[in-house]
Amino acid sequence: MSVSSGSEAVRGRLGRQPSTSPAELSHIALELFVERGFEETTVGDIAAAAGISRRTFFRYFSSKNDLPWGDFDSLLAAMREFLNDLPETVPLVEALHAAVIRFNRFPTAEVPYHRRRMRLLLTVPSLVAHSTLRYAAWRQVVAEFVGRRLGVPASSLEPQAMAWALLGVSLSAYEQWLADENSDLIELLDTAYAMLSTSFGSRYPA
Amino acid sequence: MSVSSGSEAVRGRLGRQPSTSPAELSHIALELFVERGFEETTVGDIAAAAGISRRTFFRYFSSKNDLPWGDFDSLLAAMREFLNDLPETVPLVEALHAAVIRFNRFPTAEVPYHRRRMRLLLTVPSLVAHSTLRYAAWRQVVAEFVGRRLGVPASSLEPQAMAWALLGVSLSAYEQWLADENSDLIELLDTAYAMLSTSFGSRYPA
DNA sequence: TCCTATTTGGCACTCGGTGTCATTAGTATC
DNA sequence: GATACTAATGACACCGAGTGCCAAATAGGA
Repeated sequence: MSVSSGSEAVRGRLGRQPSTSPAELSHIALELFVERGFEETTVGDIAAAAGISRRTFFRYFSSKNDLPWGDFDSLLAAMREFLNDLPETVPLVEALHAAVIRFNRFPTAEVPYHRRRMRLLLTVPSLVAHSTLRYAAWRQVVAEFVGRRLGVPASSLEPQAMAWALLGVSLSAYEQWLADENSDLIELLDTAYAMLSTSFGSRYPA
Repeated sequence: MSVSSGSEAVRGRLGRQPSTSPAELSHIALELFVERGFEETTVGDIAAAAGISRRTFFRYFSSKNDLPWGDFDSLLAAMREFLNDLPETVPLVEALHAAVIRFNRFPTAEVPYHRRRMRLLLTVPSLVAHSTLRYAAWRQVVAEFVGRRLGVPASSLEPQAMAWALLGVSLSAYEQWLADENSDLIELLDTAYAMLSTSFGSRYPA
């Protein structure tokens, strides 16, 4: 195992050094999940594989369900910043589209890993359910941006509805991506977003 | 307590009579949830209040999270039928709109009850997460209808994306409804659905 | 009354998650 | 080098949700 996470005591820090890291735990756990299945892997198994106690595990992750998500909060922060820094001249829908594309582009080498991770998140019932709470945070970022642009509270109907619709469209693109091993996520996202403008518009005559 | 559920041994049936019913349990539990809170109410509390054992409770509901949902499957079946019976001349988006309105209209007397139920489902984290699984079944109904209308598989991108968007828009209408005690759910749903046609269309110039 | 079907209750067990506290492993100070 | 301080760990007991198993209770039918 060539893991360099918690080793080589970080100088200048007080107290005992952490014996692992969230990233390392997430990595170890994901391997086990893919091998044996999510429900079949207990927190005890993960802790043992990482060489820590069960109690310590819960100091790194407050829930077994959080493991596949890793550090989603940082990604959200980056996305919030990305949207904020966008010039006002970029139209609302285009800005959102750009943000989604930006934060779903991965180096080719990481794609297989990302696929396994997302397959878990979108198929294991327990994870599907839990992920809702993460999606809520994602929607909040979108709603705040939309609200600011439209000059209305983020909690009002239009920002909330747009955030929901955007999330749904993104997730259905992801589902398509998982279903076809040879598909390209970015293309699917583009297609899915284009649909928002057409499917609900004047395309179907009254 | 004027509960007539499991009483008066149903003639013509073999074996011991059930001592309660899903509906009665759901009702009892909801009262406790509103009183003490969801997390603060244990399954043991509910079982005790219903006069059954904890073990028996889990024969009526496979999960504590299912309690506020009651018999959602029947509602889904009715919605599926409603959509199927709609004439082909009704445009797709209008058909979906009509279905949502139809199955979210409640007698005035039941509105306060429905409000309490939905407030739980949309605010208690554990329920928010679990409800995702119910929403998935709802989306499936929508996606199948859209797929049939468009002549594509229900699992393909457009039906899935539309189902997601519709769900999101419905839920954001519900959130608005809960936030304002005097609002009308049907009106909010109408407004929210109209938004789908405008917000993502040509309204924002490139 | 005996037989059979169905529900119920009790019990033990697993697993996720938490509170508490002593212990360990580091750094800084004298 | 001994000491104090700090932060992470590990062990333990505990809680609640959910399940498997089996005996007991309650109903109708022969």
